[in-house]
Amino acid sequence: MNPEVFISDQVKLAVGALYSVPTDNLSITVQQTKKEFIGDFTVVMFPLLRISKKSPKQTSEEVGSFLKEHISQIESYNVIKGFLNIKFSNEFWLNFFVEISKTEDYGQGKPTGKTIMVEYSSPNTNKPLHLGHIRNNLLGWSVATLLKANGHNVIKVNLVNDRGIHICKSMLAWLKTGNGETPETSGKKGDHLVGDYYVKFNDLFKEEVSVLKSKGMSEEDAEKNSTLLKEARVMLFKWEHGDEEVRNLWKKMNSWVYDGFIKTYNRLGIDFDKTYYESDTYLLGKKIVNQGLEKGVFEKHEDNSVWCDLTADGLDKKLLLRPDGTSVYITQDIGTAVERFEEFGFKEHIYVVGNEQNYHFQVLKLILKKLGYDWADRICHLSYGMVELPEGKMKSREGTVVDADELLENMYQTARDTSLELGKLQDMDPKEQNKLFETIGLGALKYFIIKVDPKKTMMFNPMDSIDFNGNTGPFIQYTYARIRSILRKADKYSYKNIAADKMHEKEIELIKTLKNFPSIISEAGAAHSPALVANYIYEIAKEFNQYYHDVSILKEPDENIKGFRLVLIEVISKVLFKAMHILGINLPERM
RNA sequence: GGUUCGGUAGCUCAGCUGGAUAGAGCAAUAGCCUUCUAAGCUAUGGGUCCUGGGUUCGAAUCCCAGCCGAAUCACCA
Repeated sequence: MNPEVFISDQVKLAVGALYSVPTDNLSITVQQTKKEFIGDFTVVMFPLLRISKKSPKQTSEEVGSFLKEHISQIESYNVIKGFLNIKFSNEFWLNFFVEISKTEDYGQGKPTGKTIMVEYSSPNTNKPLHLGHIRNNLLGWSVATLLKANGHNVIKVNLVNDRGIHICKSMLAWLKTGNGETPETSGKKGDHLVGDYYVKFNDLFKEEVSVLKSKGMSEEDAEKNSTLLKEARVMLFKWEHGDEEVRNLWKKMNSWVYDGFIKTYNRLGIDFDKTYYESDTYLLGKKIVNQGLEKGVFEKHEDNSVWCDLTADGLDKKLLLRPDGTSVYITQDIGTAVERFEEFGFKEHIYVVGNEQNYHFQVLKLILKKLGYDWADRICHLSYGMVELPEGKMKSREGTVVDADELLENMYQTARDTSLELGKLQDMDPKEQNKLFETIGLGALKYFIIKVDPKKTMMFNPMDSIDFNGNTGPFIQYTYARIRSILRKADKYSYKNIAADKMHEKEIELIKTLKNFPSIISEAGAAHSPALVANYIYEIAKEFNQYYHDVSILKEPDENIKGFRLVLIEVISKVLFKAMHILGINLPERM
């Protein structure tokens, strides 16, 4: 049983017995004792003074001595101001550790039977992925893994935005200036090739606009009269009407992009259970909107457009169908949500989408609720902040966008340079070395991004992110490699009945920290926050490094104690492994 | 203007279901490699927790007001 809960229950008993009052509604605060004080757990006594009608010190003394008398595992207690510090015996912690070490897959939650859908990534097929997508992908993948660790059934889905005017722009520029270029002939990764034509379109467009402006047109008129933009619109129209030529070109160029995306996803180590394409789903939702119209939830304007009035909820009016009856973004989101719920009956649907869409999801939930879907509350927008660079925001127009593939390659290179400089890998074969550099580079990037609270705008300084010291992914990887190295050298190990008072102080500290792992997993899961796991695992790694520095393991002469220490660090390595798996970070056997 | 979210050390970030003297890392300074991996360890310095009120035994944490910053308020997705 969780010691905090145990103590809380026992304090209630004590209060009931000492002061003859009912204790059902009493809530007792039990926390881990701060390092500066003696003890393992601290009971905050202030709220109990009203009951005892005695001084903080006296009340604490009375409760403390009652607990010590009734619970054999309590070794001692002390009182400082209104805080009752309780110290358990070493035996208690040793027994606790024995239980942990026997637990299969320590930290894994029991199956809950709940199905949770996580949608993330959701790229556009007109340009390659950038740093913002990386935050999205890492967050989405690790939230999904975290929820699995909590025992839920998780379905990871991707919704690819593969149609629309922006896609037509790339296609048009390719037709006009591409000369039939392909990924093979150009040697470019498919998504980059298509992205280059998207940029090309904007260049051509700007050129045309400035020519028109030089003929005396205003900027606005010039943009309106651009033949390029008109051509793109015509292309979109043709696409929607199934024009074979346009559709074929669209399929061809999108397939190049998918080839590119797959490579980036693979390198990032993320995947999906199901991929949706907007070209399949963009018509969904119309029927539902029309039903809502009949029910009187929505209103039709004179021009035939359909709206939802949210002014009573402090928001604006929202368009759902254009005058020509075509749908907009939110219409298809309504449709997909309903379809997905009917198919999977999810307990929760998490959308990992940037905070620029906070309003959109607020509206989406409200509308679904108005339509009478009570599961609208199970929709969760996991909103994350922008990634900023030292020179400010990423702006594609100013070319300050950090490309995902380029960044991954840089991380690899830096890991490589740093590792070779340290020169510990002479006897490792080059193939293994490359794998290791990739592991370290990716680990640094992933940890750097995931350890930050998602909702915060984060700063990505390339100089800092490649730092491998301190609170970083490589530090944890290094810690793991050290433990594995010791375990390899130890060959076989086990222990029996070590005397509890032979345990080192730091060992008890480590056991206390290990104790928290399951509750961290469940807290992090409830909060959808892998960052909690990241910060926890850093604590463990740091504590191990201090322990490693102070206590000899392999050189310990007493075979039992040596065995105990080896089992302890083996448990630590398993916890490191499990936690880092949730973050999507691989651990090397040596580095 | 409306809505949502942030503001904690020089920098990047923890801590926020109210609890003891607010923590890490980086950067700075001083030490530690004939030792199980020095990508490590130890020590030192560094704070108006944006401001002002309120609630309470107790506020970085909760409430109100204000200041600063971000996102958004499309017949784009």
